Amino acid sequence: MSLRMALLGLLEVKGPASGYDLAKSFERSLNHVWQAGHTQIYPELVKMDSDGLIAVQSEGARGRKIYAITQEGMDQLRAWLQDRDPAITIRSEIALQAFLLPLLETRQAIDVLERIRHSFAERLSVLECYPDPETKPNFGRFALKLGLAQTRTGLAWAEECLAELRSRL
Amino acid sequence: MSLRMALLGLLEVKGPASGYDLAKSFERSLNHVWQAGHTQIYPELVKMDSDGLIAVQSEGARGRKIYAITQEGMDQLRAWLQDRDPAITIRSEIALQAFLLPLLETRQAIDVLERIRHSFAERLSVLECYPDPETKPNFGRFALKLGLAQTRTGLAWAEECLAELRSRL
DNA sequence: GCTGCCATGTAAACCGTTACATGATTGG
DNA sequence: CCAATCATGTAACGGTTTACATGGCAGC
Repeated sequence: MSLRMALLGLLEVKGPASGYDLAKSFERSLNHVWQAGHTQIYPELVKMDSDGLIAVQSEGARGRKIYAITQEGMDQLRAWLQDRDPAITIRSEIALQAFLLPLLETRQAIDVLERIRHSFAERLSVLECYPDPETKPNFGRFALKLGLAQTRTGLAWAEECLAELRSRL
Repeated sequence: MSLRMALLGLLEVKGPASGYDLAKSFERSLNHVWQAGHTQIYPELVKMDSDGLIAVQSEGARGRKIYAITQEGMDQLRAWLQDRDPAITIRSEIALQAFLLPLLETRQAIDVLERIRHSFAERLSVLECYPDPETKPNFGRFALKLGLAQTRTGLAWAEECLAELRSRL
């Protein structure tokens, strides 16, 4: 359902697009929020079409189909946004490793945390390349602010834990 | 793989347990880090047994099998912790709704955010019932600190966004 | 003896990833 | 003409959820 809503959102905001366009768009703008590759997107578009949420607006060269959102699609998107109580299913490999950390010797635990710290830092630098939501208010800004805040929190947590572990040596 | 490692971790820390015990344990202690129900746990234990990571230590009433972690299991758990670069696959329904928020009228967006704020608040109150990792250092404390910090960040974010939206009315 | 919780499982459907396959177009 | 990238898809596999099914034990 979420993938479907994400695609409807992109089609509504950015206008008609092909599967390929949507896959690129997904990567660029939604990637810090939801992930999906083209192998998942193409079949989903076919289903959404047959469900009447989107329609083929035109067909270009080499079978390129341009989809547009329908009224039904817009309605369902809004209904989902308004009615759906968001699931908070957490499945974080980082948090799982953090949970299991006490099983290791301090030195090894430090190595693991160092890697975790690095992955937060890397992610943060990716998010910071997006236009700053404070200075450039644009579409995904609420989500981007959340992503930035959560990642900074994760980074600070890793540094704090590292400091504690190092003090034990 | 992660489910497997989570189960190995529980078996190592809490000692031998049945599938049912593990499911309960999962719910109580790992729930803010990784989720799994009994329908996923029972078949996984069978596979782990046949892979030699755990072994049936004893059998109790009504087919209750008590599993214990093997040396091989401990080795694989440590190897995973040390070698596995944690995947950061983000699939957050909350962040997706946040992303799509600008599609709604301000008033409706406020309602949605209010619900999101509530779900962060609820989650925070659950996490705060766990023993405080600062005062009671115990097993899952690193993960719990992360969970608390991330949830507080989410709550603050929701409140900030709400204030901004309300100022637009 | 009935109700509720303990305890274990299976099956189908759904979602997501990885690997494979193919051809068209563009730029050098 | 060759390589890179555009563009679209399928298939197999693995992980997750939901629904179904069953029986034991404890307390009222």
